[in-house]
This record gives sequence, C-alpha cells and structure tokens, in this order.
Amino acid sequence: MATRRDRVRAATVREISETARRILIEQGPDAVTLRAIAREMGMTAPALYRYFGSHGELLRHLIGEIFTELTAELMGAAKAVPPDDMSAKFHAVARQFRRWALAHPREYGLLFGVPVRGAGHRGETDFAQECARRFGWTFMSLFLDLWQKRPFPVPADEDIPAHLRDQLARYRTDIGVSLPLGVVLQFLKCWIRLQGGVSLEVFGHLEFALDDPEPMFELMLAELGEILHLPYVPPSGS
Amino acid sequence: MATRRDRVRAATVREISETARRILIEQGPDAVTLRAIAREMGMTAPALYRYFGSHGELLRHLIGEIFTELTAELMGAAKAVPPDDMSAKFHAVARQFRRWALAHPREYGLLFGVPVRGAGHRGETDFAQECARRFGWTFMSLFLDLWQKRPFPVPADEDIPAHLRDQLARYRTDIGVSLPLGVVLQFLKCWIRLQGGVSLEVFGHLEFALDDPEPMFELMLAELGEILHLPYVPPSGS
DNA sequence: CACGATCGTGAATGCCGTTAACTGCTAACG
DNA sequence: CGTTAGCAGTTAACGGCATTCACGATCGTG
Repeated sequence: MATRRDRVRAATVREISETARRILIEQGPDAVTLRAIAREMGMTAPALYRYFGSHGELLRHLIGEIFTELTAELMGAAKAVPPDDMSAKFHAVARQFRRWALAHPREYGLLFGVPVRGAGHRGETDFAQECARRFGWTFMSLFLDLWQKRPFPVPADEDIPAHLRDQLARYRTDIGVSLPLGVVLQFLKCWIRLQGGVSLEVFGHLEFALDDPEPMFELMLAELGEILHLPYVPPSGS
Repeated sequence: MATRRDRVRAATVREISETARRILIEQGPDAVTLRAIAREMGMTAPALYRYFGSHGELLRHLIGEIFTELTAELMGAAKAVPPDDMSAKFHAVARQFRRWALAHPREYGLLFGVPVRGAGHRGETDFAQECARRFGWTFMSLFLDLWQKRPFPVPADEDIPAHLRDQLARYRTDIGVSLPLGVVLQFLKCWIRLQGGVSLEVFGHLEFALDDPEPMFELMLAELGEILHLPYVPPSGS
C-alpha cells in the first residue's frame, strides 16, 4: 500500500523530473546539473541524492520519461486517423515522429544522440532501457498491424544473406512475434531511414545544403510508401 | 616568412592537437579537458590559452583536423581503385566511410553527433566549418565525377517539388557546380542514407536489433547502386 | 647588451558531482 | 502521551573543471 510518505516522495520525484526537463529545454543538456535543479526547487544539491543515486541515474530516469512521452505521442497520432486507413496511419506516425523531434531537439538529442553521456549502462535492466524497448516495440507493432492488414511484398528467407537472416531471427525471437523475416527486414530498413533522416535534420547535419528539409522528408515518405505498397498521403496541415 | 618562433609555435599547436586526439580516443570526449591535455604535456592548463582562445576553440580545431583526415582517407580509398571503375570507386568510398567511423567512433561522434558541445559557432568562418565544407565537397565531387562518366537517371526539374527545387538551386550555386538539379537531389538522398545509417550504427542505435549491421549496410549499398545504376560490388576483404 | 614580445606559472573565482556529518521533523510503537 | 527510528534536508568539504590575472622567465632582435 502507498503511505502518505510514499505519495509525497513520488510527488518530489516528479517535481525533480519536471524541473530537469524544463532546464533541458531552456538551457540545453549541459545545464541539467544537480545544483541547477536543486536551485530551481529551492533546495541544495545533496538533497537530490535522497531520490537518485547519481546525476546519471537522474538523467536516465528523465530519458525514460521522455521515451514514454514520445511513445504516447506516436500512439496518439496513430489513433487520430481512420483505424483501417493504414497508409494514413503510417504517414501520420512518421510525420509525428519528425514533428516531435523538431519541436523537442534537446530531448531528441538525449534519446537518440551519441550515448556517451552519463547515461551509459549496459548490464542491469535500466528504466530508460525499458522505456526505449517499449518505444521500439510500439513502432514494431504498428508495422505488424500494417503487414497483417495490408501485406506488402517482402524478400523470401532464402533471399536474405545468411548472416543477416540469423540476426533477424534472433531479434524476432527477442520481441516474441511470429512474422516472416522479410517483414522484420523491411521494418528495420524503414526505421533506419526514418530515424537516420530525422537525426541528421535535428542535429543540423543537413544545413550545409538545405534550409528546410521537409520536402526531402516527404520524398523519403513517398519512397517508403513504395516499398510498403502504401499510396502517398500528402500532409494534412498547411 | 616563418621565423623559428613560428615553427616552434606550430609544433606546439600540433602537439596539443595530438595529445587531445589521444585522450579523445582513449578516454572519450568528456576527458578532453584543458587540464588533462596540459597534464599529458607536462604543462599547466592556463598555458594552453596562449594557443587557443578557449576550450571550445581547441575542440573546433581538433574537429577540423579530423575532418581533414577523414577527407584524405576517403580520397585515398577512391584512388586505390581502377580510375574508370566508378562502381568500385563508389563502393570503396562508402565502405571506407563506414570503416573509418567504426574504427574512430569517438571522433565520428565529435564530427557528426549532436553539435551542442562547446563547438557550436554560427557567425564567423570557423576552421572546423571550413574543413567540413571541404569534406562535403569531396563527396560531392565524387558524385559529380560519377554522373559525368556514367550518367544515371535523375528526376527532371519539373518533377521536383518547387520548394525543394529552390533549395537545391541555391545549394548548387553555393558550391559552384553546373549540374541538373536532379543530380544534386540524388546526391543528397544518397548522402542522407549513407550518413544516417552509419550514424545509427556507430552510436549504437541499431543494437536493439542487430549485433552486426554490416549486411544491412551492404543491402543499403546495393539499393543505392540501383538508384545510381551501378552494379553491386561485393566487399573485397574477408 | 638591453628591450619587448612570448611563453609559462601559481593563485584565485565560480562552477560541477559527490561524500560525510549533522539537524530537525514526523510517523509509528509501547 | 512520550520515545524513538528513520527520513529529508542542511552545511562543509574534496577534487576537478574553465577561465582570468598578475607575475616571472626566456629568447630573438635591435
């Protein structure tokens, strides 16, 4: 059962997260220091150690929450569309991913940038890792749904290089779905192009050539649509 | 003319770079501090201010040098192949880019990760920016060469969305080449897929599914080859 | 030789994460 | 109700960080 103390504690943890998040947004990742968070909350830095074992642990908690928020955001976009219009759903989710990334570049950097910051953890089951896994699975389940309702051509198992086939099979087992390996392959190819392209844009690595990469992104969506046999759906807004 | 003092100074600058580079490789970007560099050189941190205006400036200098090295590395790969075999050249350069990235993940992170580190600079002409520009142009010139020697189908200007077409035209003017906009478009599409995919791999964002993304990379090369009408060339090593 | 530029030092400032000792408060128990 | 254990916060301190400043040494040039 949850005592009053527990509830107070949970509220404080939430306040710490929100404060950290606000500082992240307003001043960037390097400004998310224990002292800054505590200062904003009218406390001193060592007090935060009552709630998190270290600065890195706090960051990882924050990353987990942001993953969860992004997941919800994408599921929301998927639900805001006629439930059987898989093409509209695919385009809506992909565009929402990009829109969220552009609207939350600092958060996106924390989630999908180089992981070398204090958030690196390999062994134990991490809260952030768990949320990331759920995020990945959300995307995968959209794909699963798509494949089931509107099958698209995928390479046969024999046409996939053996080394890759083994890895796909292992991944398929990991996530516990029953799908042709070709579907898993196409999923990964699409995800790599989507996340790769969005990362380049958010991190500013397309600025050398493009002021506004949106039409480029739409072109990519059209190409992914061809792979998935989905008709292109122009963006709704604007 | 270069006095002896100038030469000594240049040698010190080089030693600082090399020390910083070594620390970057061995201990990661967060360990590249002025104190650490100075310590390794048997000096104290403030002395480094004689050579660089700030920690960020030193980092940007380092980034520039790494860009230059990567550029040379790619040009080397291009030259190590029969000069008229454009398909082999394309595959060699793309594979060398990935190989270099995997062999130098810390450096790659500095060059192509989220730029929010002390290296951010927008206004003045930065040494690092200059080197990055040269790097981009090297890649572009390979493409130019490819297009001239072995034209591939590209979309007509009228088939490119107007907004994108304008940006491509501006970029074409920037780099001062005379090419159909469709070639510029295909160049960017290929570059985005190449860098996007390699970034995901180097930053560990494919580990959720793949132990060894190499076959996935080769698949991407094959697809780029289709776009560019280049026959697939299997990797030479192994 | 003497002068001035250049290169390096040590001390100091104000950040940072983290630890340790200490002080209240408060909830639970006899 | 009084006592007590644990929780949440404090201050002080350590070592490390970038950066600034005043100072001294050194060296090439006039």
